[in-house]
Amino acid sequence: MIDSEFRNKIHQLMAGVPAGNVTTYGDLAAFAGHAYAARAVGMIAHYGDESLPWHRLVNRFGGLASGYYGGREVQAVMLEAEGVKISPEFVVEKFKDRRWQPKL
DNA sequence: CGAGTGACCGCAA
DNA sequence: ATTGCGGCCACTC
Repeated sequence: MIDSEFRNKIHQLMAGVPAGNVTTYGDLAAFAGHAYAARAVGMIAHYGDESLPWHRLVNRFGGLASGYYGGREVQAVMLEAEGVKISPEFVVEKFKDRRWQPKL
């Protein structure tokens, strides 16, 4: 269910992220209309939804976020299962190349 | 109803 | 180059 347009955008973009790619909070927030609302994206991810592929969400450095269900290790495994290589430090390898952009 | 927190990012000094 | 601060939205107590 979608109420706020901001959340709607996040849902749409998040659901549109193809497996094997990752996106960042800043990009989602920017495409949602608020480049400085990256924080809100994280909140929506944690409290707003639970059935979306949030494991494809990474921070600006390409590192897995914290507070994820189960822990970063689970998220890392999930990403690897989709074809994304994760470094031992929980950082997406070639993140710059794997960084998926909503539309651009 | 009001206030605070929270999975972040960008800029300024 | 590094450190510190501000700002957005949503959800909870």
